[in-house]
Amino acid sequence: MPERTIESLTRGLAVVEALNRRVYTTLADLHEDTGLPKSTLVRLLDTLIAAGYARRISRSAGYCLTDRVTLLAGGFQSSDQIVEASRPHLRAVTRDHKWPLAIATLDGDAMQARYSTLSHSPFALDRIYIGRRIPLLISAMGRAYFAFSSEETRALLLATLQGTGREADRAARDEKYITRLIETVRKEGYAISGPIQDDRAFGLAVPVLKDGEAQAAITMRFIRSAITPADAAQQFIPTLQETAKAIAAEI
Amino acid sequence: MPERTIESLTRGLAVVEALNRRVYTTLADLHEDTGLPKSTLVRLLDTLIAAGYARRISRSAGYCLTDRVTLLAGGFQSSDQIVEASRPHLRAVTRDHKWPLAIATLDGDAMQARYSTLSHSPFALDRIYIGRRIPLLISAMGRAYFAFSSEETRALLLATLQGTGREADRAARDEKYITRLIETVRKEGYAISGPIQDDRAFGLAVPVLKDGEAQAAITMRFIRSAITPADAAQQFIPTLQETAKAIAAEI
DNA sequence: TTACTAATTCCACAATGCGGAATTAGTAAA
DNA sequence: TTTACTAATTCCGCATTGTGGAATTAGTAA
Repeated sequence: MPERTIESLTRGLAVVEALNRRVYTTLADLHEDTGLPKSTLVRLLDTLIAAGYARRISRSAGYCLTDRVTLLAGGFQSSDQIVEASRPHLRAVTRDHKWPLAIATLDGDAMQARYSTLSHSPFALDRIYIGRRIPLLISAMGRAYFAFSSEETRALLLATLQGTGREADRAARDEKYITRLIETVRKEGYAISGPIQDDRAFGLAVPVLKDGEAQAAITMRFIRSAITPADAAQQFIPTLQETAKAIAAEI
Repeated sequence: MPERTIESLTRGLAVVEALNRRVYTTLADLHEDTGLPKSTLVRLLDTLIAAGYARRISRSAGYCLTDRVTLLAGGFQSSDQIVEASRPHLRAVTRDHKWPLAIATLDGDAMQARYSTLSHSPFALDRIYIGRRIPLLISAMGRAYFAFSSEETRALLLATLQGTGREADRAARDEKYITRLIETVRKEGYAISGPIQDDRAFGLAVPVLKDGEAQAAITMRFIRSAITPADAAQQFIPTLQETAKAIAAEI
């Protein structure tokens, strides 16, 4: 057994999961659900109670969870769920077409890269490493997200970006630029990264929509010397859009 | 030692909680948060990964949770009717207006956050709010609750707060301040968080009333750099009050 | 390339968790 | 109320399992 894994933790988590399936759970229920010996279950339950995650109701009614358990999952956001769902889809596209994809979600006043298939692609120039922050108005993903956000979100984002003083956010003050950006992206249905960025590569991005609003954006990165933006768009935008739709369908 | 408690389970749960506080958590972050030796953390993390609750991103970005953690709290139901009833209402407001909401009830000498839509809003500064204790006299929710409590409750609370010695409760000794606080909040129908708190954000709160007495308070949190308190109040107080009324109607 | 820092693996030790057997506490029937 | 029964809980000796300091390795910045 090469598994260096802590059995009591795995078991304890299984018990928490089991407790989630009923409002009140008896020891017999837990024994049935987890297959663990009852004495072991009692020990695990005592631990959960001592740590504040569970409560003993009575000998016959058994145990139930406390609101402490919300700390075990409360930080998991709905955007995280989209990222989870996107993984297999992005990998499939990279497998079929070789170019690397990535997905990003909004984090405050910038996009944040959440997953990429860089390591699966032979054509990865730059590192869109996970956690990296990507400006909203000049990147492909940022533009796709921004243009397909609700009006309220866009207004809030612009107000915030106008205050950052960052070079990459300067366009937030240019009303005409913003209007045209939104118009173009919404009409075409995709965005392309700005002219200033890395000059060896460019990205094409589409939003992942839910109820007509962007929840995330996915991008495909190309090497300029290998393909023109126009060719790339013609070849891959339909695929990107289908992928975005497939991801959206899972949530 | 009368405690027959399983240490590795307690520790593992602490790690899960710590992972909830960040999108990506490094080993050093975990070491800082939990105080556990790094080798122990790695063992716990390996177990969480093997059980499907966490994922290793990279040596530098560290670890993050997977959607499996939703099984650890997804079935939890609060024993508190008002909290349960508020969930869909709060979510709907966040969906429409983007800003995060929260509901808190009185717990001894402070409010306690019971549910929040932080994880549904891109404009939230923190990842978790639930379980947090919120002072009565300087927070928006505390003030809204306090001002709309019965006279007896208020007297009792003041007496308690005068004894805590906490900086946040000092105003309890200032009779004039208290009188004016109650007057203002009752007249306006909402409360705003005090000037001392977090300076990046502020909250606006209204009470959830039953027979004219506060049972809970709901708040909407804003980022200062994006909106002023006056604008926020003008735009959202009616919505907040309708929401509070809708929640009250369900109990 | 080098130096540095932080992450990860190793390993010997004994504390910790294990689970079958014994006990106790509820519950239902007489 | 008593009795019988079932299910929950506690006990306890054993060895497995988890522990954490030290050594190693892998990224990162200079």
